[in-house]
Amino acid sequence: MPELPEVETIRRTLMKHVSGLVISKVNVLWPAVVQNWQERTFADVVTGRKINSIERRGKYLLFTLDEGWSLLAHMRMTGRLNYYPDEQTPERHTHLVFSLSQGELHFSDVRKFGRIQVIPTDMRLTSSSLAKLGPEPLEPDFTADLLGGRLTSKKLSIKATLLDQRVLAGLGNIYADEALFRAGIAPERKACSLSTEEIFKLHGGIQDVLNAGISSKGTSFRDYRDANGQKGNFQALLQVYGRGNEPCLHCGKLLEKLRLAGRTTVFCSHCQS
DNA sequence: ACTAACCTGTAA
DNA sequence: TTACAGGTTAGT
Repeated sequence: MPELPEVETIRRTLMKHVSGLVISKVNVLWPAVVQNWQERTFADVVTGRKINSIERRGKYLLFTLDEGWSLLAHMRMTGRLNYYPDEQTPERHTHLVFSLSQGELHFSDVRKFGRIQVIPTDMRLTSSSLAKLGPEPLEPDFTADLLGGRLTSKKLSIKATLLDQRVLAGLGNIYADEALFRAGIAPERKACSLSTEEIFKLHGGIQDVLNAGISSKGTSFRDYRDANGQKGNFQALLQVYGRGNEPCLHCGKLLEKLRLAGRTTVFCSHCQS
């Protein structure tokens, strides 16, 4: 579920609660949710560790613990991290409970795609999925030039290319469609066919839509909630995602729906070319 | 470059 | 009953 704005919102809401707290107990309710570090079991390593900080890289959350350990969390489609100030009976789809020096942190996930792994902090950028991630679209060094350089060799559609986390980290199906609409670019265009002008508009569209998503605390189209269980608000501002066969809010023409890179893609054939 | 796989829930 | 869902990966 969560893309960059949702993961960033979870990070911000979570950090207020758990930064500086100690993990006093780990209860793994569904073992496949955790990934151990070599011979050391997840609970073994994590019990007794202090949470120093939480960062985000693409759609991953990185918890820096003390003693040189880190947690790497990915929500995939329906994962949630929920903080409770008091002891709480795990709900139906909760797979992992951290008891903290104050309150509890629950990881739940209806579809069971999400994972949390423990890894030495100095290994996380080299021996994890983070190693292959493309640039952060909201960092100052993400320029239109940088984006253009990463698209020129790609013969795939621009939609599929934007979803490739090795090209750019953090976009998913919602924000890719919304960014392409803002840039006026048709999703089935080959990535390498974009003009300098179009890359410039796409760069702006990506940054604008991600910043707007964060400002609205994410998109709760269906399952997404922040660490306090609150919905986001960006679903009210979506221009194309989830609006197939509805009129374009800009020109009134019916929005078209097609399947690209295995994902439903919505766009306006009048406003986007 | 697609498709199936991983899962469960919900809506058509 | 079938199709589809904010993701990623490992297979053709």
